[in-house]
Amino acid sequence: MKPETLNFFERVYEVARLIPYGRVTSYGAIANYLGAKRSARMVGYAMNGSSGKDVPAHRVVNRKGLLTGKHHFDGTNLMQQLLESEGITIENNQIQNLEAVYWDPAKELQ
DNA sequence: CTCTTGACTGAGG
DNA sequence: GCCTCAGCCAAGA
Repeated sequence: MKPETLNFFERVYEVARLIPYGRVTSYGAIANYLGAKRSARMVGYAMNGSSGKDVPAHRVVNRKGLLTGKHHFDGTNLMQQLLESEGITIENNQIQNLEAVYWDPAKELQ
C-alpha cells in the first residue's frame, strides 16, 4: 500500500487493526510506530472518528492500561466487556497484568 | 490567521 | 502512590 496517500488518521486505523486478539497497546506505542512519538493524543483523537469502522479501538488504552476512552463507546462498560471477552482481566477501569497482554507494534512488527 | 479542545505522556513535588 | 504542571500536535470554530 501507499502510506504517503494515507492520512495520519488512516495510519492509526491500520495499526489498530494489526492488534492481535487478546492483546492491547497504548496510544503512545502506536504514535511511536508511526514515527510521531509526541502525537499520542492524535492517536486518541483519531480513534474518536473510528466509529463505524473495523478498528478495534477497545484494544487501545493509555500507557497505564487505564480505559480512558470507555465513555466514547455506546455503553459505559462496553469497552471493558469487549476486553474481558478476549480474556483480559480488568478492574476499576484498569487492565490487570498489563505486561502479559501488552503489544508494542514497534517491537512486535519490527 | 489565532484560539480552544482533547480516547496522552513524562517529569517533579 | 497521588496530584499537578508543561509539552506535544492535529482538527475545528
